[in-house]
Amino acid sequence: MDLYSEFPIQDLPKKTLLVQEGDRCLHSYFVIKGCIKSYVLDQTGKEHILQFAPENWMITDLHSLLYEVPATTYLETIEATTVRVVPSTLFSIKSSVSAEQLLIQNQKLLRNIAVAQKRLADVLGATSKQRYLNFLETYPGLAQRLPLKHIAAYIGVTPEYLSNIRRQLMEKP
Amino acid sequence: MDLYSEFPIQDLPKKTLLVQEGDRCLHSYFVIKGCIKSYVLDQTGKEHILQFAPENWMITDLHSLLYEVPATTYLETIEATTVRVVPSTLFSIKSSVSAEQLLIQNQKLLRNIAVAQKRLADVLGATSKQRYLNFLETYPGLAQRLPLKHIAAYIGVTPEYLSNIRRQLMEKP
DNA sequence: CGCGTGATTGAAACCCTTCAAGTTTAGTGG
DNA sequence: CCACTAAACTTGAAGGGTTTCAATCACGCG
Repeated sequence: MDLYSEFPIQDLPKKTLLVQEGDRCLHSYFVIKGCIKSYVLDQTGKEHILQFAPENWMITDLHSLLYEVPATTYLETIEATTVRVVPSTLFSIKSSVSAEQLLIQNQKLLRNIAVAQKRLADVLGATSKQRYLNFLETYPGLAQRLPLKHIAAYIGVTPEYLSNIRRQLMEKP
Repeated sequence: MDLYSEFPIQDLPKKTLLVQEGDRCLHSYFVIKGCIKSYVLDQTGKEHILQFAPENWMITDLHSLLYEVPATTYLETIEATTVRVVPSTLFSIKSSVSAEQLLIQNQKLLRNIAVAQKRLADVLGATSKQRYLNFLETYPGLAQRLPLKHIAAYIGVTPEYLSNIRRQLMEKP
């Protein structure tokens, strides 16, 4: 059975804020049904979405969870969502740690860096149109489900301009 | 002692290509002296710098190294550089590494993550002027050492426009 | 039905790039 | 140490991509 099957299932209404900036993030969330977003707010209050977590994705503020520091991101449901709530104790280091535990910890950190590098390359190197196409590829079916403004906040343009991009793709596929 | 001290030191001339797209990345490089950049090329052939590694920084293509897939980034010296060449096997060693060494390794990875997360938030949420100021903060002294075009490729503007930004900052600090 | 939220459209303004000089700086061989 | 050359930096004008603002349209839901 599932690695997480021992942990509790929870039903969350739309727009539930699971973690906000300054909170300690104590759980990671495995999405059974629905969708969660993680995002940051910039100095002008604008929202930038780092990741979506539809069915079978996992989401959390890993940095806050691992190092027991205040979160820098927000986690919020976009739809009514059913999750498994996995406690941070499954991940965290205790004060007395074995070399093996540290090695496992190192593996996790390395993977975290790898993911960040990949996303960074995408944001830096692709045009807004390409980033939209990458979004469609990364999250199949999500474009039909999500409000356009969320997708815009993910690829880094205004909703108005994403609307423009879509029209261009309709005319010239 | 340092976790890397057993690994060989190598002297590299300026503009040495350590890894290129399609290679398997089998090492990580700890910079003793000099500077290395990691970058990607977009579809128009333009260079986007993900990270600099001056003295005491470590650099590699983690995605390629960890998952044993072809690299998507390039690693290249900007100056004549002295490095320790750390084999990827280090990251799967089970024994003969002390907890203390692993803790030091953890610290380095933590800094790497912090930088990567900050950088992602930057690219998504900050203006080009702010990104330049963040570069100055992240890499003190590097602005005086590096050709401007590299800095421009890092913050994501043309060299001409970075020149413009600098002038604005001179006039209105 | 009517209302609020989200999507589209258009115009003006802004940020940034491109292109094309011109100027300065740095590297190299004599 | 100088002279020469290539590379790097600056500057300006024109143009494209993107945002902002404002108005309009479409639709799901009480």
